[in-house]
Amino acid sequence: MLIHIDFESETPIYVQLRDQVVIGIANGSLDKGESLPSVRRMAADIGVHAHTVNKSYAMLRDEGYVVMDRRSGCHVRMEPQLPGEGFRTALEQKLLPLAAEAACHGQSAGDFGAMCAKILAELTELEGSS
Amino acid sequence: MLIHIDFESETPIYVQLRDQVVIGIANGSLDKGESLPSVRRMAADIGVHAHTVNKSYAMLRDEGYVVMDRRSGCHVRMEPQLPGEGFRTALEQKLLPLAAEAACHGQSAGDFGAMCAKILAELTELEGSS
Amino acid sequence: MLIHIDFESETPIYVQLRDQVVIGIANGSLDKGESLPSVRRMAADIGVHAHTVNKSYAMLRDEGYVVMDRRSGCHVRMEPQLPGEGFRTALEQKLLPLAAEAACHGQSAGDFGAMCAKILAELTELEGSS
Amino acid sequence: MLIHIDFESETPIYVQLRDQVVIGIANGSLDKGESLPSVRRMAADIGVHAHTVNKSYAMLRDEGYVVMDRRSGCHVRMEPQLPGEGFRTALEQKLLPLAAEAACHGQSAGDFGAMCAKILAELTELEGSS
DNA sequence: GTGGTCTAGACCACG
DNA sequence: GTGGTCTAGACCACA
Repeated sequence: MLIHIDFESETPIYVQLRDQVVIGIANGSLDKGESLPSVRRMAADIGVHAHTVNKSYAMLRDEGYVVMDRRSGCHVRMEPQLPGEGFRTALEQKLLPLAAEAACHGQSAGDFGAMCAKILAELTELEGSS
Repeated sequence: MLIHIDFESETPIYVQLRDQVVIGIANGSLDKGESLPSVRRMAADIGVHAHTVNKSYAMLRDEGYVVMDRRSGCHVRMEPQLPGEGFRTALEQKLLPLAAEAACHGQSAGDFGAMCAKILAELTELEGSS
Repeated sequence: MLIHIDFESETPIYVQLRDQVVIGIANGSLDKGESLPSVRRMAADIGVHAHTVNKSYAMLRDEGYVVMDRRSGCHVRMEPQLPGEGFRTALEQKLLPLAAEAACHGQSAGDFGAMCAKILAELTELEGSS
Repeated sequence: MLIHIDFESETPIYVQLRDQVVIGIANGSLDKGESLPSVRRMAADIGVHAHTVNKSYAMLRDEGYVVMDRRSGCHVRMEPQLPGEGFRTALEQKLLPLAAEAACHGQSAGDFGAMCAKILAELTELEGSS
């Protein structure tokens, strides 16, 4: 699991880290139950402060992607995430402006759907690679 | 064109406003060439600082959705936006973490593509309303 | 609204602050819609770091006691909190060990119920003070 | 006496263990004078460090729930715990924020008292089980 | 002015 | 060793 942070980006570091972990879980480079590096270790690895990593881990925990065991740190949750009504509407909410952007750039519903499906497919098909 | 701002949202107001204008253009409630309310008017309508509206309009201009003219104000661009390589990769970049979230919640590429297509379809089918 | 922090206590400062705000809302010394001091102001008032206050406010927001408006800071929520199944079971969970302690010290269910009712009654009856 | 520890909980393990012993004493699943498993045995049973169990036992001893003896190990006190002024105020102190939460969620003093009484009643009525 | 992000580093509770 | 708390202070985005 390689993490790359863009320090120039305007997206906060802790969000970038959170996103990459979610992507890692999605594409299988982080197995269920696998443990993430400790806060300090991750902080040292990617060159940020432990506080920042802590915030990412807390966010991932609150969203249900990982569990933090008192004994052994942070692990990817074993049970697959269930859709859940709240999650779906939240996702739709985030998708809406992107769909609008696509529409304004001439994409049809089919184009956009195909594009989105392709992104997810490419994400999951290279299971096992770093 | 009704604008609704959620002042409790963590999304900045100027982004919310920008998003709603883009959505308005996508679903046809803002016609090509139609002029947007003046900065001051819009600010008064939705109850925010003129400065904030200004930022949204500038963002929309920079992204090519509107043109601003000192005399005639701000109006929606006549020419349809072309896909453009940069735009497409930028969109993919924004879609990637959302696709990963969907995958973690058990959606297949097909599910996700269908969901995205549906969002865009619903967006454009109610052309002219609101 | 006077806040007093016990720096010797083993309960974290941010929890103490959160508790006192909840108590303030309960007994009416914080009205619905009333605004809390800004993070920096509160931090200066009680002599802690802004980060600590920030954490309390975020916690209160996540629990639904206050809303944080992008424009004007932190306000007590207008709508009264609804019971909600999750809240009730969480409260019962926290009450259980305390009930057990009471039982071990010879209190009957009636004693304990009366004691709890009295605590809440005293809390709300002095509406408006301090 | 079955002990169940939630390793993902934010409550420290030694507190969870202490709480469950107190609950056990309250509901009669631990009789007066009954001896608790040895530190090592308990640690092995619930899968935690002996150090952690030791801390729980010491806490229970300090609070007067059990007595510890180098030869015969740890057993539940024979004499019932008397209310004691200090205990009562400590309990009220712990109850106060919970009462405030209840009040914020619309519970009256009567509601809260009834809820608390019910919790204690259910705790003690199933004497002997588990 | 506000809250939010990040760094640097100390200290502590937990296991 | 772990994560969590707290301080001190800088910087930025937002309104």
